[in-house]
Amino acid sequence: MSQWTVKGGTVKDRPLNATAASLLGFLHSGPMTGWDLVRTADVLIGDFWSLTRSQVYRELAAMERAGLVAAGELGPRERRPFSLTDAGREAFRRWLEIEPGPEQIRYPLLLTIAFGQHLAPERLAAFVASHRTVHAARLAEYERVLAGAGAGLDPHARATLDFGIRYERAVLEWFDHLPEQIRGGADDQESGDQPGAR
Amino acid sequence: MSQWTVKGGTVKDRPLNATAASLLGFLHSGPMTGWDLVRTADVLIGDFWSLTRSQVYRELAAMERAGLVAAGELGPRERRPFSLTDAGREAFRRWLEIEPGPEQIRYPLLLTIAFGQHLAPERLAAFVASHRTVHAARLAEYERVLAGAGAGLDPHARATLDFGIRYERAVLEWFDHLPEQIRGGADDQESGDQPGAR
DNA sequence: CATATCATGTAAGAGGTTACATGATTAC
DNA sequence: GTAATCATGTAACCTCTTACATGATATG
Repeated sequence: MSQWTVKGGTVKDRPLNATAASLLGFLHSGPMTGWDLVRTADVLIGDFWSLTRSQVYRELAAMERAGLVAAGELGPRERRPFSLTDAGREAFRRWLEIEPGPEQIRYPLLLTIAFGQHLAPERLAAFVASHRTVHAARLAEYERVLAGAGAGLDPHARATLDFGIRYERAVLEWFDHLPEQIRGGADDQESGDQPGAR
Repeated sequence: MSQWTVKGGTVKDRPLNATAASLLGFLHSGPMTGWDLVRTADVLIGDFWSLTRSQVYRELAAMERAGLVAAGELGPRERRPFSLTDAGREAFRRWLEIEPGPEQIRYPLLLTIAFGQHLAPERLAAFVASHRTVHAARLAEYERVLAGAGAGLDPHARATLDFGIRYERAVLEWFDHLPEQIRGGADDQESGDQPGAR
């Protein structure tokens, strides 16, 4: 038989999900523990593909059962490094070959705005202002990264960073063009640059 | 007791989720069937808050049990219209008062790009091109809507549409600034504006 | 009379979040 | 020694997707 029972089910050859595949991708640069993977993923893909600790340990366990990764020996602090197997490398490559699906955006603030007629304008404006702050901070951070490592980044990492920057800029411009009715009384016109210069 | 057993669980007063709340929001304009709600949601919030038929029927059933909506009489074709109850109206308002959470973006294409070093450049370029087409079409559609109903839209709907337009424009610009290494040989430079006439 | 669209729902499972539980090591 | 951080994992639950199943009505 080519199936074996495990945790009340069978190990199937179903295609990798993107989350698991990403872990395999990261393991190309050497063995890593679940903890390492969580941090790596957060830094490298966290802005457009979030994942949690829980998921990482679960996918790792499943992939170990499927033979895509292999656990090494326990190191200090119970560190359990996982490394790619040949099967894992191949599964990753197969995954990478399939056309990536459409992007999904879930933006609760837009929901609140869409139903804004039922909400006190000051309250809506407060939500808007608070979200704008978050986006401004994110843009600043991205630009800081670009200014720092920018030139040294490989083109792929650079491309994803560039996406983030363009996205955040677009969102900020959107905030700043919202009608007063939604933004509330014009308070912050400063987008992070001084009003006199630029 | 203020709890009653239902479908193997108890009806709790836990806060509404955004999907259920949206349905309540739509019901403010009169009774609707699950089918109606699916279509309404798809048109009005589908671009930043997608939901499926399955979810709608499930949330409707749960909200009926919780007394937030009430099923009316069956109409032709088994139409089962639901209407807002006072409790539902209040639950909606309470939901709308809470600060909307951060937006989530899940963009598989960015994952593929991030791991692009493991993929044949032509293949990556093909994925990129195919996604670009989708975004260009979406932008065109949004702009068509704006040109049509634009002036007549209420400011809230207008604001969400505007978000979509700015987002799609930013994404297209991002596509067009991707290095050749990722985009592949420059083929389509036309971004939607006419080079000669169109 | 056949096909498309309207209409409702269930079942199963995948994917994702949150809370809980535990303990080692490092830094102060 | 005490707090922060590193590190692993489980349990419960919620959310979302996909596939299945069924049937009525309108359109050509």
